[in-house]
Amino acid sequence: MNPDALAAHVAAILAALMQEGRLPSVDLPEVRMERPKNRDHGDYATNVALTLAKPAGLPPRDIATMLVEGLNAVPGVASAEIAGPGFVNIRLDSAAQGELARTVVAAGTDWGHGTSLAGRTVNVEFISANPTGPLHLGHTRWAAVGDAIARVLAAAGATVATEFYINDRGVQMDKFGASVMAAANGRPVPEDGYHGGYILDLAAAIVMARPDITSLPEDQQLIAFREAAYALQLKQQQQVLALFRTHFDVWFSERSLHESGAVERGMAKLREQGHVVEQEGAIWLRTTDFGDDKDRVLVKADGEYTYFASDTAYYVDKRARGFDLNIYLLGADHHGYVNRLRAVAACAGDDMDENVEVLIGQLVKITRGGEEVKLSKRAGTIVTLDDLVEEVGVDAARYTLARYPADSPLTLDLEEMTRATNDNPVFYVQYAHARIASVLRNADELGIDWQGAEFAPALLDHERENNLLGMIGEFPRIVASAAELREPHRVARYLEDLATAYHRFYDVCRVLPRSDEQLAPIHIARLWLCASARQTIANGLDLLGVSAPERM
RNA sequence: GCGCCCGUAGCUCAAUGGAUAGAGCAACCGGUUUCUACCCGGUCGGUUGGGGGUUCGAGUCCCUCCGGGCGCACCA
Repeated sequence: MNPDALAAHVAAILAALMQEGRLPSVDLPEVRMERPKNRDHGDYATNVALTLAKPAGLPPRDIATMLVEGLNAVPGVASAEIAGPGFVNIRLDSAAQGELARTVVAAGTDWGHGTSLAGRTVNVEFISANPTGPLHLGHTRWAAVGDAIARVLAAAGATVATEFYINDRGVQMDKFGASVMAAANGRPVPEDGYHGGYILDLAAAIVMARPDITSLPEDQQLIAFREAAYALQLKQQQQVLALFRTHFDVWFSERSLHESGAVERGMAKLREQGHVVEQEGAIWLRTTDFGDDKDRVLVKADGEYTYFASDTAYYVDKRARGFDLNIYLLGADHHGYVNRLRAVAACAGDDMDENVEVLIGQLVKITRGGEEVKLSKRAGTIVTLDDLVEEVGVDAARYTLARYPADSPLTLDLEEMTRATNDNPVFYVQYAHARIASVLRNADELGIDWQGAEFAPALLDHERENNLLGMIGEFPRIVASAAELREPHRVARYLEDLATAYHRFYDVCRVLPRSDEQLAPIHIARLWLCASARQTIANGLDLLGVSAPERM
């Protein structure tokens, strides 16, 4: 029996009580089945009697009494009792609980996946950097968290596309080109240009590939350098993200919006809806109609489109491509965009609460042994994604970034991220996986065919087995809540608790027969439990884009 | 000035309005005759920034004050 099935029983009992007239017929609140922190409160607990008390006009304990009566008749429920103001604490038979291991092994890599977001088509846009330099820490947080959000949404049944918006248009591209050109010609980089050491590398690479470039006239040379540097820098970003296992389904160029006519189409769409006005020679979108604090310019008085015009066109384009939910993951310095992006959706005739969602990621600070690390060898200003991966590795970087909610500022220490002990949660979780894999390997070598043997779930009645099973049973709900709340850190925190539950089990419950022992049903049952724990950890790590090693 | 985010143990952080606010680190004390000790058990540690409110119940919601971060372009 899993918690959802138990919750369904509770709902059915309450519905029956209403049918019989013992409870007034009111809207049934969502039945929440919690795993109590304090195990004295049972395997599961529900507060539904408390939430039902007010609408039903009955004391919570009276409702709980009727619920307990019904629950005690449910097969698999060992006991149900009232506690405190009206909580109902439930204990399951060990057999009912142990059956879960079979469910998990049968589900395999699908275990934990659900349908709570089935039918939703979601676009997750993140990082979306200028192709004018290496990706830095601000991008890195979203590279880990954004990718994990996309994976978790997909696990909840949504159809998900990840997208990187390349800001390849506008004056910063010219500044970038001018900087590289200056470096290639041995001149100082312009004051308002890009000054990182990588500019020199780009200049050298471009001149190497195309020695005649510096003899072009200035205006042509600027364009040639700009385009060549753009191509190289974008490729570098793509390579480091691939190395980081952050996959984008679409790399969307801002320029392409202008080249394809999408900007005109977007403008037309907004005009249709009646929120485009002309004032003082410029064309504006009246975003203040929908809660923005000022209107935004689409076309400047000189006839040039603004960046904001691209944004609106991009949104309209995404909608036209069939995404009913567009999630934007932005850095803290972009929080001013939240209202404006929501207003764009509303101006396009959409529902700003349904069709668009903007998440803000706060800053990440890096320390090494307590000292803040600011300088990057290459960029000259800030720590880059390359630097981080090089120093701590992909698994540690991804996991560490993904285990904190993105909306609070974060300080990470490089030394702690690389320590290979339980100081470091990523190793702790991975170690649990490797440890189980080792036990299963040993079982195999001993010729134990646990999958073919009779599995007696009722034997898993040790407190630590019960606890481990309970933790495993939580996984689908953890995934669903991580997706619903866009908070994949919940998966990481869960995995740490699950790993602890496994280690505690392993510490006390011998899985394989010792050399002087015969193979017994308890060994088989524990192997099923091990296999289900291993599957759950592997599936959870996969949602975070972290590897689940067989050996460590 | 206006707006957004944040404030929880010495440090880094959890906690979807639920029961006694939890982990890891740091400090101290223990544990393995055989499966991975990268493990397990224990001790120490809190006025959840202050104050008020909402309710059966508030770290969580509302108001206010204090402190920190960020943003307020016909730039991109």
